[in-house]
Amino acid sequence: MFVIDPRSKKPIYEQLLDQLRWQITMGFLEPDEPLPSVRNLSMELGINPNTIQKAYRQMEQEGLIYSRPGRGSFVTPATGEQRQKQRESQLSLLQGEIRKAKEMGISGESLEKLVEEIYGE
Amino acid sequence: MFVIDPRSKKPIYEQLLDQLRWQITMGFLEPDEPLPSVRNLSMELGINPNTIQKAYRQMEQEGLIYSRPGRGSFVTPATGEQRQKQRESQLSLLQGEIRKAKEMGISGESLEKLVEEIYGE
DNA sequence: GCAACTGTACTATTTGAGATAGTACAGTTG
DNA sequence: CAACTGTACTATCTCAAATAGTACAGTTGC
Repeated sequence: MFVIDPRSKKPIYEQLLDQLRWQITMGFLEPDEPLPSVRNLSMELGINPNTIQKAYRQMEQEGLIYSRPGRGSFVTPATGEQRQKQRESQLSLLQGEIRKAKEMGISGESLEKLVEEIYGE
Repeated sequence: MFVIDPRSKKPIYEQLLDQLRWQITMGFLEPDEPLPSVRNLSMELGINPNTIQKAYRQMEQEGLIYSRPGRGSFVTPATGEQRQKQRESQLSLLQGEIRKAKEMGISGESLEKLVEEIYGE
């Protein structure tokens, strides 16, 4: 379910956050679906429970999951508003990268071709 | 010339690397132009000289600058090959981000419109 | 020649984030 | 009631990043 690289310079809890955010916002996890318990996941990944809890805590602060003591942690049902915000932030990220490409002398045509290739797959 | 955020999670020497790489590959710095001396820059930024030297050493390993003991450090004249590699890596970065956008339900049309807007500026 | 620069190479130390280890407590479930 | 759950602590370890200080050799301009 998760892939952790202990040798990465990126902290383990951030690797978890990235993958959790991605899977939830992409809809790979169903709304109200239970996540692995802190202790289970820590065993499975060979990671300290505190590290898992740190990731879960932040996910809850971001509103992507909700936790119930004694029951578990679950995926927050995504609202249309949340998905729209995700799209907007991705568009603004792309805007910056396209500007970079332009400054580097990459033609607009090659970018449009790239878009067509990917959307044609 | 450089902007450093000491509170960033990104190490200072990496912040320096990012900005140096950008300014050199974008041609904002002339070929063979002298960079600030290790000691000068460390005073200006309020940063330890060793941290500056660490960044400079890596830049030299990457071939973006060359250093001459007693004289200083200078911008390596960019070869066409280097610029081409930069373009390719930017294109492959964009490819990944466009794929993400596609998965998030962003239409190809809105991406092409974004490209046109930026290239029309 | 010499003072004042330059890069470079060390060692030692401090700092702070990240991760680990262990314990404890309260809520839930079958 | 046993076995789960999340949560909250404190203490400790680890390691990269950064700092501090010193030293040496090459270059430059006076």
